[in-house]
Amino acid sequence: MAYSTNEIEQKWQKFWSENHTFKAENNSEKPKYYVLDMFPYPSGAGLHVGHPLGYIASDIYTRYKRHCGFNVLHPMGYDAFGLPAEQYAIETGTHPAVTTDKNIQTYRKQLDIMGLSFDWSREVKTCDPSYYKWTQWAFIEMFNSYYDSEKNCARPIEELKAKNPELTERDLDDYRIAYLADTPVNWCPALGTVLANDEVKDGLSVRGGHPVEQKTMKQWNLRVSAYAKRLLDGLENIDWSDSLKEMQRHWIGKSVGAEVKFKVKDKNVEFDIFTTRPDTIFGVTFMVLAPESYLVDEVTTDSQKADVETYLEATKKKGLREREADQKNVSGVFTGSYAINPFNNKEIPIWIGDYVLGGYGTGAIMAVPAHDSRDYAFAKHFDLAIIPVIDGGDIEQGSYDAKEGKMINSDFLNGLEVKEAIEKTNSEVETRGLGKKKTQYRLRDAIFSRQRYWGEPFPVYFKDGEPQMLAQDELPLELPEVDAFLPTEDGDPPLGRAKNWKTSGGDPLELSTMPGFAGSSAYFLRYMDPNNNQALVDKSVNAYWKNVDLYLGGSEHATGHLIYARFWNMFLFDRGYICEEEPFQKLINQGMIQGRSNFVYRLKSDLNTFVSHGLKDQYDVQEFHVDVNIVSNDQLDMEAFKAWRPDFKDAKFITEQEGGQDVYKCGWAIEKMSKSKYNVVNPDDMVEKYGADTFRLYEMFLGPIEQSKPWNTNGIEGVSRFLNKFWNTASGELEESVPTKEELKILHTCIKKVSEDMENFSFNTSVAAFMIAMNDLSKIKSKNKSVFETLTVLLSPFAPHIAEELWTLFGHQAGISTVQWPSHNEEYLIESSMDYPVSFNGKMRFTLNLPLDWNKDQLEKAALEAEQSQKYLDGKNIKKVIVVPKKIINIVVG
RNA sequence: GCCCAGAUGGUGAAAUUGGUAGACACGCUAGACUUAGGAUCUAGUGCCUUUGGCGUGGAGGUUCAAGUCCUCUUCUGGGCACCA
Repeated sequence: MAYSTNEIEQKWQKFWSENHTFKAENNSEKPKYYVLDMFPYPSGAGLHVGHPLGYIASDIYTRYKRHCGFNVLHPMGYDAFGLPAEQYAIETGTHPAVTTDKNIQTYRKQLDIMGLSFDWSREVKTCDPSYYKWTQWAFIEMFNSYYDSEKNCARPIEELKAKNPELTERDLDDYRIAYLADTPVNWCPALGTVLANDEVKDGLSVRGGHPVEQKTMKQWNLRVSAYAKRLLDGLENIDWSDSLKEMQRHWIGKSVGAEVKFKVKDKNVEFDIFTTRPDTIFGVTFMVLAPESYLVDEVTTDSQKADVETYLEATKKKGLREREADQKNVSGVFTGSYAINPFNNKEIPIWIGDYVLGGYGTGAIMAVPAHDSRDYAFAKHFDLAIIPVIDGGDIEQGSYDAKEGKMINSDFLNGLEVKEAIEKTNSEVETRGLGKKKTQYRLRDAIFSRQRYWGEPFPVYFKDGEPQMLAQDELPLELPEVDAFLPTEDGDPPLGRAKNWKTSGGDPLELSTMPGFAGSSAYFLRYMDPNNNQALVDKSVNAYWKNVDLYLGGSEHATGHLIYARFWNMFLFDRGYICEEEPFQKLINQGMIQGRSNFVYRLKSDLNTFVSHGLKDQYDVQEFHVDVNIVSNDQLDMEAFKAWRPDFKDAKFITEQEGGQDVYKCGWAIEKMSKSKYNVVNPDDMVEKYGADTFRLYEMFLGPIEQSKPWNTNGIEGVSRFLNKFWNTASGELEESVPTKEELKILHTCIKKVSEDMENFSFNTSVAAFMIAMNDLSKIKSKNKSVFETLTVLLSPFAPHIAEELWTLFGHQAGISTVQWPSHNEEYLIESSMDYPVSFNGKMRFTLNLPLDWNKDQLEKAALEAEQSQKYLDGKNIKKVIVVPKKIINIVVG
């Protein structure tokens, strides 16, 4: 019987949908298990072949868990607010909601044809008012809460007010979890919007090439920093990869040190610095302020004013990204003032340097060039003093950064080890009242305002300039209609265009919207109880599902979404709305399927002219991604390029010669597949051509789930052949007899391997195990029905359609997903024959491979037999027998 | 500059975690069946100067034994907030 993929797959997808096969119940006798995929942003390009990698893997695991008797929650939804839809709206006038809806439909269709077993009754969309009602609700809760550092949790702001009646509304802003504050941003006047560092290149906006400036604006912030310690400590108790935890630890950035006060000579000014190396206090030879420090104005002397201003101007132009990347060029300027070292009263020059960042610590450091490489470079460049205070380095060669050695040149610290010196200095600092021990985190508060249209409106209005929260029964505050998706003439965000954007009482509403991560920070909770009108999630429902058992997604979210979601979840936990502090118990990062991107090069001087790859070095150009679908063999279809985007319709090209023709050659690179890189390949064609089961199996067979690799379809024929073979045999005439020992060995080897792989997420080797089993069975011409029945159950998470079809062909009732997962029997796997010696390296020793369960005596007896046979020993004698644990004997011959 | 990950045949990759390197596939070669083959089956396939030798990016080291552990190094991918 021929295997018609389309017919079978459609039949079973319809069956699952009509029977609500994968609907999870909120209460069940069964144990619960929650498998979650990071929900996608529905981009216009549709799903690419990288998305399914994770979805298929999680679906396989989900189906496996169902076979194991769990009540599995496996939902899907859409992270539907976002910039691309808004950008598209600006370009075309199409409302982002329309674009988003259309994209979601495409996504849904693509997801459906892959046979993924989602419970679609729980679908959420972050742009849906009934969903973002709860995003707004959480924001209000955050505004009405503060972080109680004694109890180490968030509490209602009312409690703080009651305890400290003297606090004004203004003062409370310093405590609220959500608060309004002056925040520096990248402002692009031409676009009338704030840009991410990512959207700025060489001081110009990536989109349009307009100048960008640093500007301070009132923005909503979330006090994520209050949770730094808990976000760090919480990592101990969750099952994430070490590398991912490491990334988060690094991001949170705990450092233990001391805050020390320095006075400025001849000025009534003093300032704090934070250092992790208080032991080196006698090695301080200068101080460095961040260019954006408020102290700069206060300490700069009249004679140095001009130099300082020149330097500040230059720094401003550099931009943050550039400052980070450019580390070879040391730059700085002297302020003219001196600080006093509180321990020896020495005068130390105060400099300004852009290697010190305003946003971290106090924005000022004490520089110890002898023991810090960046300070050393600075000192060498400006010819400042270098005093070694730890024995062991050579200040002519470079700084000695290691935290070990004996103290020298350090007064009361002399002779101590570094560790002791740190302790001693810390206690001296405190007894002398010069400062205090301090643990510093570099995790910063999250800026929560966006001057955009397509996001959640803030549930905020202003009365006499003071922010007020809407009442809960006024939620959701729905996104208003606007006549254009651009900022207003006055530079207000797009919501400034909305008519009647005010409360019923006539007070103006907030014009900013929330950022992308707002909607994705609690969606995993909403899936538990998606239609609840009274709460984000009902407490008893939350008590059943608790948190996500397995979360699957890309590691690019390591420090963004995964920090914010943990923060958001911890906050809701503190306020008693949910029962688990950590949202994601186990996390697996799927690797990125990389694409092959193409680039064009635009003249900076003429934004309509593009230079071919071979000539680009002769011009000053900016690099852009171009759609790989209008490039072939790295050669650009120039007409298609003009039609590709409206702003390129008059594009001109500087071409190069190839094969006697003028062509435009594109640059290329292997990188992440994403819409913004225009290198997307869709899965639809694959499914269309080979069927969903083959596509699923192939994506798993490609390699380990965590590994990144460029997409290619070279091996898909192999899995396709395997499925055909399996189908042909299993759907043919089978024998209803007791399986032979040989058949059982093949079957149980496969059960064991696949079951182990399930727990290790090693699906590529499972696919291999199926192929081996199939090959072995076909070698012995096995057509045993019970063997194929069991294999079909094993295969059903991977290739569910074909498995369901076979299951009914075998005469069972439809619904293989509830069949008990088979367990293997070790008895069938033990080797009965002794097979030795198996190898001999010809010189000094040989190795015997022997059964696992042999004891030492048996092993030695085998060695002796080998010796007596002399067959493999080439006339040499056994010198030593070494019994290595488990299964190997080494016999050294000489 | 810093952090994380990685490097194994022509290709994607396995390797019980220190124990026969290259499972399983793709591709390729030969053959069978066939009007045909982009269907199916069978056999072969790491490399070389092939009675043998060499092989897991490179150089050392530990070990009876190293893809696996240690030191140094080169390259590739990803991330970054110079974190004092």
